[in-house]
Amino acid sequence: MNIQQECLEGEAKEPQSLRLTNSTTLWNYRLRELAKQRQFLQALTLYRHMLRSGYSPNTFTFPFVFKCCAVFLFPLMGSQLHAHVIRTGCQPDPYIRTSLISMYCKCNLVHNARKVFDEVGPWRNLTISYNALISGYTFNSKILDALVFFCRMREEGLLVDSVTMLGLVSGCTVPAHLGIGMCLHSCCVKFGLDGDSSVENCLLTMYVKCGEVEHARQLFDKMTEKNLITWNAMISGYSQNGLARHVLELYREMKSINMCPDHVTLLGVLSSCANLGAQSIGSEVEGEIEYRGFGSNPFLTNALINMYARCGNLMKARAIFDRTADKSVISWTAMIGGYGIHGHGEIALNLFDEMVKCGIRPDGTAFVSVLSACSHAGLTDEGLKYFDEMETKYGLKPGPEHYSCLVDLLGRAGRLKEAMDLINSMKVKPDGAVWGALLGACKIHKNIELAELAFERVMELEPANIGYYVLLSNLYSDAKNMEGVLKVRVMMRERKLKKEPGCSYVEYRGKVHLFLSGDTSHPQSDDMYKMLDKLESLVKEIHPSAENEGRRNEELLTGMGVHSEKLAIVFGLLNTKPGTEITVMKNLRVCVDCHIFIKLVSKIVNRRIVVRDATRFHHFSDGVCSCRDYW
DNA sequence: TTAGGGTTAG
Repeated sequence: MNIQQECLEGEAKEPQSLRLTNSTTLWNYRLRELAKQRQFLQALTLYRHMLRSGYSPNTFTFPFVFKCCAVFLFPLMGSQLHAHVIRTGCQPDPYIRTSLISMYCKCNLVHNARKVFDEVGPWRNLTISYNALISGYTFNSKILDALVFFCRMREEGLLVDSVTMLGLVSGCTVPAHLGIGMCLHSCCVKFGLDGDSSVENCLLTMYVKCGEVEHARQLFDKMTEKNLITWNAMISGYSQNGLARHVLELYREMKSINMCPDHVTLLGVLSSCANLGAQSIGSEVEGEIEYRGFGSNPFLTNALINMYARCGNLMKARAIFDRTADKSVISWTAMIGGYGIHGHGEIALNLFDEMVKCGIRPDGTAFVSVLSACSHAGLTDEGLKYFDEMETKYGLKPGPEHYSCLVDLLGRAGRLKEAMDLINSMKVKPDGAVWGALLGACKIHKNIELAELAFERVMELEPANIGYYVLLSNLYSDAKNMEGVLKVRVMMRERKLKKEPGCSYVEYRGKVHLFLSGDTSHPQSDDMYKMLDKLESLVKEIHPSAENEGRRNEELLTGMGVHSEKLAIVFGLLNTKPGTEITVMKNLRVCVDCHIFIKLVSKIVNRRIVVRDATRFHHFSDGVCSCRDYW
């Protein structure tokens, strides 16, 4: 039986800790305490017990109970109580009406909320009722309605307070509403509410959610009173916008001023560590989690699994995963994805099947992990099977993100025509990633004609994505089509696009040895390339699925070129003693194919090789970099 | 009446 039924049917038991009271006022007092501590379940139980003990709720009781109905999305209970309120004659009270409006809006019944608002009776609507309706409209994505009522409350000469602005600004968290959000920012200044930290935090969040990170940072720097929520909003904002290194910088800054992080901070930091492959910072965060007693927070556990898995420490990720009692679909997805990106397709698929056996229903994201795992391990037919099951077995409609995985899967296997047919048969509009996946496949299989078509399409959708220009340019370059290379470069220049060069470095005897991809300018270059050739042929021999999926792996390993991290590793191998760990720093994320290479080389030479993010590196922002400067 | 959160290929 659920809580709603329990409360309606009066079968709730009074918990020991709630035993008190002999008048409605005392019951109300206790309800308020519980609501303050956000213990809504206990509040509902207490309310039920109050009724069973023969005490009638009064004007002060209802707001707390409506709040509970809003939290637990109990519209049935809410409307029954509403009827009860009308019977008891309390309805005109503005506080009750406000809590009713809020409850209906949280339960997505805006129409009912509006009816309550309009039935004013002898009272007029106060700022709090307007606030409830305004935030209710924005909660239900009706920003224009919210603005209408904002104007109306101004016409009525009512006071606009910080809660009004919070309600309005939180409705502008999509880029399409940025303009409105900026006008509201000016309103906040006009009303003298810009010094209110909750309003400023809300504005900050609005900017980051709209992708206006620099704007958010300006506001952050200007704020005189930064509380934990401010720091979290900025850290999560960087994290959500993929600015992982900014996250780590800000986290360090936060700690330097002795601001204690909470679970929300650590989530943002862990997610960035995962994106950068920054395992050592990630394990520091793990220590912090234990130290602060957040060890059982399921969000953090999932973030830790994801972080270790993405950093290549699958053993550690698996250990955390195994000891997690309540594994959600997110925990499973993180683990499956971890095996997938490191080339363990079979294990990923087994884990997926195990998840289904455990009664966890896969969602769209889980399928993205599964399909990409198939793609990276060359398990083409398995991937097609899972894609098919997505709809037939689980009733999930594939989105463009699934099609892009499938195009990648078919494309890598050389089945370019099937990939093209798949795109043409898509029920949803292909996005940039779908055409990008086809372009990537064309690069591997050197199909210029199809690549040009894919490039044309991808440019209509993502003209500012440098990666696609580089792919096409490299394809032309492989085919010795210098005219093509030039054409792409001119296009990039015209559109003012610059590629931040991927580079890696190793610290050796107090000096930094830095390498770009395909770099031949290092004094030890000859020896390094000889060693690299030898390692590449050994890697091809031992690649996990080399025997049955030989063709794909051959293409994978020969098609990937001389990445900067490969050169840095070889330099480390040539110059350091056997047994010592080789630590390579990289300014960009290590690509999946390189991860496999690093892992296998590590096995061949029996050395621990760590490739980490170069977070201290700031030399590349203008796109200029010379290796010679660092020797 | 109220601001911050985990999993996603290329």
